Amino acid sequence: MGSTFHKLRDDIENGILTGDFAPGARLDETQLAERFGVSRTPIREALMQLSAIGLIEFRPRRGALVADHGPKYVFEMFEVMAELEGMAGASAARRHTPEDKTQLLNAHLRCQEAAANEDTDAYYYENEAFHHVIYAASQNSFLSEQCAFLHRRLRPYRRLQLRVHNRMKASFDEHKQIIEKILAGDAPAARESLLAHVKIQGDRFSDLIASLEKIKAKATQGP
Amino acid sequence: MGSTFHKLRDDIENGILTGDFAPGARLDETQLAERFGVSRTPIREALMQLSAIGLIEFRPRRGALVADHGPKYVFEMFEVMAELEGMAGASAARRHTPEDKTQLLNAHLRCQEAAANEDTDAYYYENEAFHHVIYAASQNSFLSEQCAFLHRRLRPYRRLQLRVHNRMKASFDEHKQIIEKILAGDAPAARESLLAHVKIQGDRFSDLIASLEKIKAKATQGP
DNA sequence: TTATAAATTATTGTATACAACATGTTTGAC
DNA sequence: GTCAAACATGTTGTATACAATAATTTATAA
Repeated sequence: MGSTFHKLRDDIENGILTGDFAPGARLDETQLAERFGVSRTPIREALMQLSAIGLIEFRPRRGALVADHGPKYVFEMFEVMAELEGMAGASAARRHTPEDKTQLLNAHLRCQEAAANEDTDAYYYENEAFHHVIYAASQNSFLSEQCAFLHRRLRPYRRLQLRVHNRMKASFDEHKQIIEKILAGDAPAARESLLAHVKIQGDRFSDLIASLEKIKAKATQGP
Repeated sequence: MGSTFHKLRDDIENGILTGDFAPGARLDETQLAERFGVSRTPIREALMQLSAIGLIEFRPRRGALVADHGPKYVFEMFEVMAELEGMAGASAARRHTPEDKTQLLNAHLRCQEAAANEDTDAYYYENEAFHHVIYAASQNSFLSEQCAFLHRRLRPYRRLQLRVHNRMKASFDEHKQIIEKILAGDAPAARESLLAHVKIQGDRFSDLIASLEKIKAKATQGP
């Protein structure tokens, strides 16, 4: 097999994204090397890549820490994500091909199935696929890459939300609006739909944090 | 001294951005190691970081190549940059602080001086500073980082353009509009001004490429 | 002379070695 | 008992060594 450092990078990245390596945690190179059965060299190269995309931070002579940008930063990421998704939606409305149309409809159908079965895990997966189809339909490969990257980066924060309330049904209804606007070629409407669709996740994340802070405050204040 | 790999990364990145390492060129690790007077290890770590942000690509067992995404990809990057700058402008219009205001006015003044002296190099530098002030005024640090990154990534393509026609004067006039909208708190207008300001650069880049292609076509066809 | 195959060279990818520095601990003085 | 200093330990950052594979050259045959 060819170079293994892609796999290593993805494994560590996945560990971070799934919370296996918590924000602020130190990433000991020797430990990682043992854990993955390789020497420190490829581990370091993987860590360097992760530091370049902001997932970890190198403190000089003190090793790598999992980036711990507080909730404000995460909310900012949602804001940017919303804007980029809106742009992708507008671009897709203007430039989608017939193949894109069938892809969109298929992805939407699979979301519908998952929603009907109330299978949040399946919906989670199909929702991701749905959004990726929109990215591709924008016909802007750089935008598509940026969206995919941010989408991935925000995955752990989105994951928290699908189960609460009945976000899944609401999400699906929003998808329906989005797909209509895109296929109708209504770029401004598609942009607004997607903007709102993503922004609501940032808002919910903020709400979640706010309530957690409140609980924490009570706990430290109380008996 | 602390870790040197930041400097190495920046040096190689700079070499790519300034065209010292041309798109498509192979980056020989041993040569780079000799050139910078270090071993291959830190060179590799620097290359890994650059590959993570898409500036170079690793071909398995064939080393690193400077990324060569044709002109379409560059144009797409300008499109995304325009959108993000528009967002930053809108956000700055809504949320800029009094300090941001003085920073903006100062940066604008320095641009004015450079433009008055017809010093394209100085204007080039001050223009960059001006845009960074806008990013900061958006009060969204993630957006600010993304904008700064893309701005840097597109630098070599922008550099080509300031000298032609009298883009410098036009650019300065646009800056004046932008700053007015931001300080007036008119977010939609600020967004549109910045969007157009950046988009025009992408358009000019496309024009440049188109004319180059035409010349090339004539050259291969002709005697 | 050209095309193909074998051998040689060169370069990547990984492991190991080692030096510089930070952290943690023990010892000693006040 | 507390604080400070010296020592011991551990970890990072860099260099070197080596094996695997791609590129190149040379040799051979048609």
